[in-house]
Amino acid sequence: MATMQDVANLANVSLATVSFTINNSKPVSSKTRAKVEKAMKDLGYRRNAVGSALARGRTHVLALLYPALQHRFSSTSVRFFTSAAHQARLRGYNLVLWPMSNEAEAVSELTASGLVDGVLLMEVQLDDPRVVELAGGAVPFALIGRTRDTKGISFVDVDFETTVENAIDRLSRRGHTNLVLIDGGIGSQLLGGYGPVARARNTFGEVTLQRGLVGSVMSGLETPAGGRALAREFAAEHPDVTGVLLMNEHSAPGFVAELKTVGYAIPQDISIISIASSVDIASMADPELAVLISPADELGRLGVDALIERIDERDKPLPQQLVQCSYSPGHSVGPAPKKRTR
Amino acid sequence: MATMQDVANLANVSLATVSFTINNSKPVSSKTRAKVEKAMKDLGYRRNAVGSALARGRTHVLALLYPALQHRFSSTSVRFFTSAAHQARLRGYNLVLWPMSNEAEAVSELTASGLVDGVLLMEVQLDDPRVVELAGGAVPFALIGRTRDTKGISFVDVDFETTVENAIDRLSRRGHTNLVLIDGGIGSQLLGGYGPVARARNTFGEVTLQRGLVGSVMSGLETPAGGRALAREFAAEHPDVTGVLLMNEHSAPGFVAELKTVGYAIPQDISIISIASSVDIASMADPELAVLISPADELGRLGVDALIERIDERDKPLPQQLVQCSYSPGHSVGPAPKKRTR
DNA sequence: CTGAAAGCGCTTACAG
DNA sequence: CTGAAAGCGCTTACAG
Repeated sequence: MATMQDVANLANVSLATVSFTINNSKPVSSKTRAKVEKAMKDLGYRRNAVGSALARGRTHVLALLYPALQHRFSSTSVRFFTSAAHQARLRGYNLVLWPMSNEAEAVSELTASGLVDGVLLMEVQLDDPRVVELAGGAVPFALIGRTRDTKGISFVDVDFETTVENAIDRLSRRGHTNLVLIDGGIGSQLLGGYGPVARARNTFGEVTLQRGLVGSVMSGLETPAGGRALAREFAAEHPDVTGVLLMNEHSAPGFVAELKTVGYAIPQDISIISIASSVDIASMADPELAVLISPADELGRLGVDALIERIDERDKPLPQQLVQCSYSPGHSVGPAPKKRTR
Repeated sequence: MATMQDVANLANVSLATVSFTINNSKPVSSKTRAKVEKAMKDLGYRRNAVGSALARGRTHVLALLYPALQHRFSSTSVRFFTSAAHQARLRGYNLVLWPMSNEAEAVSELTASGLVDGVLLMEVQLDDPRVVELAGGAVPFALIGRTRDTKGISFVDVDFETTVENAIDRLSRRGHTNLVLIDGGIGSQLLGGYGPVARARNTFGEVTLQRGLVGSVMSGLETPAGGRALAREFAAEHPDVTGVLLMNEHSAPGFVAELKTVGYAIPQDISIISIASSVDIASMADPELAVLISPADELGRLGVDALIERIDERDKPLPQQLVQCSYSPGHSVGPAPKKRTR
C-alpha cells in the first residue's frame, strides 16, 4: 500500500503538500494539485485511516451498543442496525456493533479505548446504569429511546405516548369502550423499567381514564405460543373487551389464531391494533393486523445524525427528538359489536 | 485520558517497560511490574487502540459486508450479525457493519483504508464480483456462503445439499412421492445466481430424480402476501403434490393460511417443511411448521473464527466448513394421504 | 503557496 | 531485566 510519502516523492512535493491537497486544508496551486492527483492515481493511493485517526484525534468510528441478550430480535432491530450503519457511512463514519450485557463497566472499556468518536445506545431502560456511565465520561453519546430524566441527554425515540393515544382514539372512534393493552415480557417487574412498556402503560392508563373508557393491561411472552396463551387468558378474563392494543408483535400471529380457535371473529368481535411493529410482522397474522409502524429506519438515521451533531458541536442545543408511528390499516379493526356474540 | 508516557512517569520506568508489562512482550521483574500496575490503576490507564493499531499494523477491526438493499431481513440475519459481533468481541476484535450495494468498487474503499484486518462477506452470489475484488487484494477475507468455485477461499456455509436431501427423505419416508420446492424471489433470473437457491434447486432436481419422485419448483415473493399467492398458484397447478419444501420463510404464514382457505388441511392433505428458517418464524404459521433450522448463530461464530484464523496464519490450510441444519418437528408433517381429498 | 519538523500513542528491534 | 530511539502514517502549527 502506498503511503502519503510515496505520493510526495513521486509528485516531487512535500508530505505536507499532499496532505493539504487531499484534505483541502490549505490552498494549493492548481499545478501542484494536478501533480499530486496524478501521483495518487498512479499509485492507487488511499489515505490510511489509522494514521489519520491518530493525528486528528478522530477515528470516525461510532459504536452501536445494544444488549447481547436481546430479549427478542425483531425485524425492526435489523432495519435499525442497517439504517444506522448506512447513515453513518453516508456521513463518513463507520459503525461498530457492540453487544454487551447490562453492566456499566463494559461501557468504559469501549470509551476508554479511544477507538470510537461516539456511542449510540439502544434498548434504554428508564434508569439505565450505562447512561450514567456514559454521562460521566468524555465520549459523546446519544440514545435510541430515553431515560426517565432526559436533561442534558441527546436522544431519538418513538413517541409512544402519542402512539398509544392514537390507537385508543382509533378504537374509541369506532365505538370501543372496553380496551386492553397487551405488552411483552413475563411480568411487570421485568419490563417495568423498560421505557416503551412503562410509557405505554402510563399513557394507556391516563387516556382511558380521561376518556371514560375501561382499560386493563396484560403481559405475555413475545412468541406466537405466548400469543396463544394470551388469547386464552384474554377469553377467560376479559369477556367484555372489544378492543386490543397489542404491543407485543411476535405474539400477534399466535394471539390471533387462538382467538379464532376459541370462537372470536376478527374484526367482528374484536378489533386489534398492533403498536410499534412492522407491516412485515403484522401481515403474518391472519387477518393482517392494523399496525402503528415503528419508524425503525428513521430512528437509526436520526440517531446517527444526533450523535454526529453532538460530536461536531459539543455546545449546540441537544438534539432531542420524538418520532411518530405511521398507520397501516390492515383488516383487524372494525366497529364495536352491538352485542357480544361468541 | 492518561497515556502510556504518563504511566511510565508515575512509575518511574521507561515507556518501553510499560509496554512490555501490558503486553507481556518481554520479561519484567515482579517489582517493576507491580509499580507499573499500580500506576496504571491510579491513573485509570487504558491502552489507546489507535496508537496501538498504528504501531502494530493491526487494528483488530473486522468488517461485515452485506448488501445494503437486503432483499429481505430475516430474524436469521440479526442473529447472525449478533453472534458474529459477539464472537469478534470474545476474540478481541470489533465488528464494523458495512452495508453496500453490489459494486465491487466499494470493497476496495474499505480494504484500502487500512481500517480493517479482515472482511466477512455475507449474501454471496455464485459468481460474486466482490469476491473477485477481495481475492485480488491483500486483506484476508472469509465468506458466509460460497461462490461456485471455492478454490483458495475460506468460507462457512449452510450445507444446503444435505438439508434439501434431508427434507426430501423426511417426506418420502412418510409416503410422499410428489413434491414441490418453493423458493424466494420473483423469478429465477433474479435469484439464479444466489447460492442457496441455486444449490437447493440443483439438489432438489437430482435427488427427486434419483429417488424416483416427482418434483417441481415454484418461486414467490418473500412476504405473507406472496405466500397467499403461492398457495393459490399451488392449488391450481399442483393438485397432485402432497409434500412441500418451503425455502421462503416469510411467505410461510400466508402460504399456510391461504392453503387452509382454499380447502387443504395441514398436515392431512399437505405436509410442509420449512428450510433454512427459524422456529421463531415457523411458529408464526398455524399450524407451526416443521423446520430445518438455519444455524445462524453458528455461522456467525464460525465465520468470525475462520476469518481470524486466516488473519493470524496466512499459510495454514483454508478453513472451509459446511454447517448442518437441525430439525424441529412442528405440526406440519404427516403421512401422505391415501387419496387426495379437497 | 510550499516545506521542515514536531507530534498523535503506541511497539519493537537494538544496545546494555 | 530495562531503556533510548526509530518508526507506524498521518496532521498541523510555524516559518518562509
